[in-house]
Amino acid sequence: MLSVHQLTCFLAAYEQGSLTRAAEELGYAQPSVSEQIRTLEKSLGVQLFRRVGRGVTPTTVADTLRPYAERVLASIDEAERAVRSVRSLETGTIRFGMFGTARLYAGADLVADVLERYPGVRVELVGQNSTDVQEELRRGRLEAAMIAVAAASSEGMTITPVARDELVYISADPERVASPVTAARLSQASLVMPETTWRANDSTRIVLRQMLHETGRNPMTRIEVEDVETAVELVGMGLADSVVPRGVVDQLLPRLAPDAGWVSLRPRQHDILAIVHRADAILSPAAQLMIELATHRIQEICEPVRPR
Amino acid sequence: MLSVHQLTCFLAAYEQGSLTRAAEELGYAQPSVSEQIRTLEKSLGVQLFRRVGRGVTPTTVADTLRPYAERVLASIDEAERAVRSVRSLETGTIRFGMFGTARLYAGADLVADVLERYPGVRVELVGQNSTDVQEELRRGRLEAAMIAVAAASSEGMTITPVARDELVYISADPERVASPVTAARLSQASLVMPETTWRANDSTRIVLRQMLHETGRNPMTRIEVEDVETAVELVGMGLADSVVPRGVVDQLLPRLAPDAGWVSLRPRQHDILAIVHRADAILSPAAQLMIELATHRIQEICEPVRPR
DNA sequence: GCCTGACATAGGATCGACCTATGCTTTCTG
DNA sequence: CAGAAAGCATAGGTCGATCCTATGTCAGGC
Repeated sequence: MLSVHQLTCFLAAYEQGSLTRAAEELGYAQPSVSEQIRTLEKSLGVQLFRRVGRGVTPTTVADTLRPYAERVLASIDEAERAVRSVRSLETGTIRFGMFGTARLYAGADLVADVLERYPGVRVELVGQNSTDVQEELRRGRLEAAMIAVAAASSEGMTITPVARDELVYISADPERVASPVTAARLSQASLVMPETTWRANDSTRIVLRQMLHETGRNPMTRIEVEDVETAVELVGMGLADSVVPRGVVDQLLPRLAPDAGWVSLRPRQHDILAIVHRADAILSPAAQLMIELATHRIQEICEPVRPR
Repeated sequence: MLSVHQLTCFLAAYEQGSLTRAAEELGYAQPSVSEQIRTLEKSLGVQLFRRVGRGVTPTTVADTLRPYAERVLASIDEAERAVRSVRSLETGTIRFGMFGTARLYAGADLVADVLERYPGVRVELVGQNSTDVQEELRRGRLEAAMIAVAAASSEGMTITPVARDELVYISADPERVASPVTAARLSQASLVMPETTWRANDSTRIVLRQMLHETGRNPMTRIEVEDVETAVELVGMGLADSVVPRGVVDQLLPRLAPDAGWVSLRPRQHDILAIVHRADAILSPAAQLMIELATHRIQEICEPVRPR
């Protein structure tokens, strides 16, 4: 019989490509992990890793097993969370992923909403970068999240669009925001982009790359900074221009770059804000609450999107 | 940590409404099930059953847990089934290395052969260049491959020759293919060689270098192109001559260089096509299948070599 | 009040998980 | 090319979890 333990060790070994590192990650000695993998292989009757000098390499069977193993662990995790959250809306912790612009202008209000209804709970908004959030979702450590996503859906995830947010060009130079910005003009601009936006697999990045690609040019020289706030400040100082969601403009421009203006791109482009969770997940009451509240908040600020 | 075992016992008890009957169903003694439930309750910190005289009755928490527990067991089951179906080649991915001329004239047919017998599988032919293939073999990321090899065997690899393919001289100039080409004539020729052939550690390269060496000259000026197809086309345009395996001639010459002719070298030289795998490897059914099919295909096209 | 069905507890046997120590092979390095 | 380093396998021992049988306890039925 497969055990959770074996699958945990298997996944760690798969991801680390090494039994030793897997053991470190799990806090065990190396032979223990080795033994778990061996019994797992034996009980399945297949070889999962090839031992070859440095480290281990997964076989194709291991590739096949991996998503199933992840799913088992995720469902175990869901089970635990479900039980805890039965009384947990009184006392537990609610975790919710929220990355990108969504976090920026709905985070605080969302926490307030939850606390108003359930004064006893602890709220945790996870979301330094979207790779983390997606990884936590995939691993089942996070039930659901609201993130800005590209149109394409990730494997095994259910993506429910709730709102869209226009991407606009901001600049301290009035001339450059006098008329909609085309791809050609964009390719010549000197932009500052928050690193999170560039690295993230979200609409902003994809849209901009596509626009640049159409001009037949390489990506322009650009400044990368850590967060949107800094980017907006730099724009306010006239050091560069940027492309940000409309919500950010309303939220930050008056405060951080009062002299800057904004204008649409041509054609208009949008970030899609969506709720994302594992396709096979049963959502806990807490997660459903967060989704409901977050959707409500976002749709107050951005243009709602009705799912088909 | 939740264990599968605990959940199994929980579900049996939930459905039977009795620990004794649950134990019977599972083939355990009653105290064993009792203990499992108790540890489960302890680790979750909640009461799952109320002990009321006759039998046990689930609490609301147990009602909540049940669908999650069922899901966990179902996903475990799916994981096992997935692996078993891979084992029987019903699904999963088969990876096989195939470099050089072998890939060129057996690749597509080989994939077709596999898919005909096992419609569910995904086939992956690895083989952009032979260095990659050998590296992947050595690292254990590939189980087996068919490549054109030099007579010398690589360390730690088992090499099983299956066919040989004559190396012939091709040219658009009828005079130059009127009689067998000797080393001396070869050294004066202006050749175009596909880069893959030159860089690979295969017979072609070794044979030609040896022939050139005998004339006491350095390698002749030559054109290097990316693939065999391009080389043959250049020959067809009369820009250079080349040395390619006989199989390539049959396959490509009529299509890409209809006016070119070919002639043997003197003495005749051959590429050896062989199955290569790690000497210590136990080959999976999938790999054995690929080897069998690939060998069959190749021997239809080239002259079979019987291993001693 | 006694019997019966059903869960809890106790104590011992067995199995599995984990550890440390060590050996072997591959890979890196001087 | 030899020695060091890294990484997996094996061996042997400890400990805890699991499972068993036997027995205790409690509620419901006659």
